Amino acid sequence: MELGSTPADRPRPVGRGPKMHAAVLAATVAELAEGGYAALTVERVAQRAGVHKTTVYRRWKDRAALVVDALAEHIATDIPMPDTGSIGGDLREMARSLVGWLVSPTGRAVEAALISDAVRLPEIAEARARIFGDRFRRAEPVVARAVARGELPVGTDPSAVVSALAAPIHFRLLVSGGPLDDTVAEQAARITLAAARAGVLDTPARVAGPVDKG
Amino acid sequence: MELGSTPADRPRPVGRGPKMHAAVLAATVAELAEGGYAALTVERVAQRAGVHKTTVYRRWKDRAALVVDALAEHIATDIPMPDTGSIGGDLREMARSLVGWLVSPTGRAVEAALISDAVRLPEIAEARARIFGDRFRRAEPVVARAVARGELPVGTDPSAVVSALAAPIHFRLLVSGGPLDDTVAEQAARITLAAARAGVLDTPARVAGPVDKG
DNA sequence: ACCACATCGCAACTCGAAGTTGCGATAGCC
DNA sequence: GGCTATCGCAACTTCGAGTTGCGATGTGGT
Repeated sequence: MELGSTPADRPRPVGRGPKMHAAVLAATVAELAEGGYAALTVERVAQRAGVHKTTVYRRWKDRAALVVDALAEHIATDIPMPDTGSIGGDLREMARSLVGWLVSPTGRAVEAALISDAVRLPEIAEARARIFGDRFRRAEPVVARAVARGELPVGTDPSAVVSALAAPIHFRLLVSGGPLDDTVAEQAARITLAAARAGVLDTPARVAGPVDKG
Repeated sequence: MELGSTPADRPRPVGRGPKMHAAVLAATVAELAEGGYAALTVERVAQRAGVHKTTVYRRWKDRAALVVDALAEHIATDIPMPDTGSIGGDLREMARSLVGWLVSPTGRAVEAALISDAVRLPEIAEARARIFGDRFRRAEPVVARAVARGELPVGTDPSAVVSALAAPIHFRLLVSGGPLDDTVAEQAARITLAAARAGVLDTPARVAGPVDKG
């Protein structure tokens, strides 16, 4: 309940807030990367940030809101889209930078929250959709250039390319559970390239043909 | 509320010994499929099984052991390996049965536990490795037949084929978050077939070549 | 059928973490 | 240097994990 007379949302007197705000969010990301969402304790986060538990609860409604807010800052991290001159090189670079981001502390924290039981939080699910929507959109020029060069068939879907590229990497990280290194990235790039060249990654509207073609 | 007996409604005692054992495990799987690992309460499981909380703790050391035991029974579920006569048909059938299992209550429960914060439990991680090791092993004849038919290059790695096939399906389920249906299965089969034909899924020992080959 | 024993229900407990409240201390701004 | 919003602090409630002792009941052996 905000009162009308006192300016509740004025931006100037955020007080000594911003420093504490940033410290708590950084501590949240660190705790997330280390122990995951289930092990994340508000008391530990506060202690790590050099702040009292009550202060955290004054800024954030609950533990979920804290995690959502902490992730929102790092979710906007831009993975640069390469332009090496060939679609093979571009795919490999995209895969490598994705792997690099996933093994970084920030990436590990985001991944931990996006996969753990926090996914049931609608804000987390929404953030997840936003991430991939953004990547799909940013991958469009890469695919468009490859089509213009004649490397990929006309009608290749950028979303399908990004999905095919990211799938083996996330599969390794989340499901099969092996080490995540450049070998995985290059394998993902090869699979994606082979599929795209075969015309399998075309626009999803008309994917009705049989699997085995001539 | 609807028909005579709702699955959650268990006002009467369920019996002793093995009957109670089975009821608790079934209730655990059901709770897992509905609310995930974080929301799984021993008290709710006991209530659903028509059993007291203490009884559960007498058989299982803690909540983690309960989940591990409940999953162990359903983890051994065999996904039948097809033999349609062509690798394209086999891949499509494997993908479809994987999707079918993942959307079933049992599959949802296993998936929920295998991805949630329960992964930090060593027993869960071990069970996960066992599942995929089993699938890799069972997929060997399918790939061997395809190689014998001349459909796939010599040296194609069954593990890589299964990974490539399962990756887009799990990616859809866990990361990109879209609907999981036969369209996804067929797309996964097409990608895997294209990659395998291109010789990208060969034995992992010597994957050092450049991405774009002739 | 009857008794013995293992098994289960039950209530009451400890412990840790989420989230809340009131008050006193302090830092930032004018 | 004073005013006020912000923060620290302690004490509190609530909830679920996990434990304990005892009483009740079902099951097998004879």
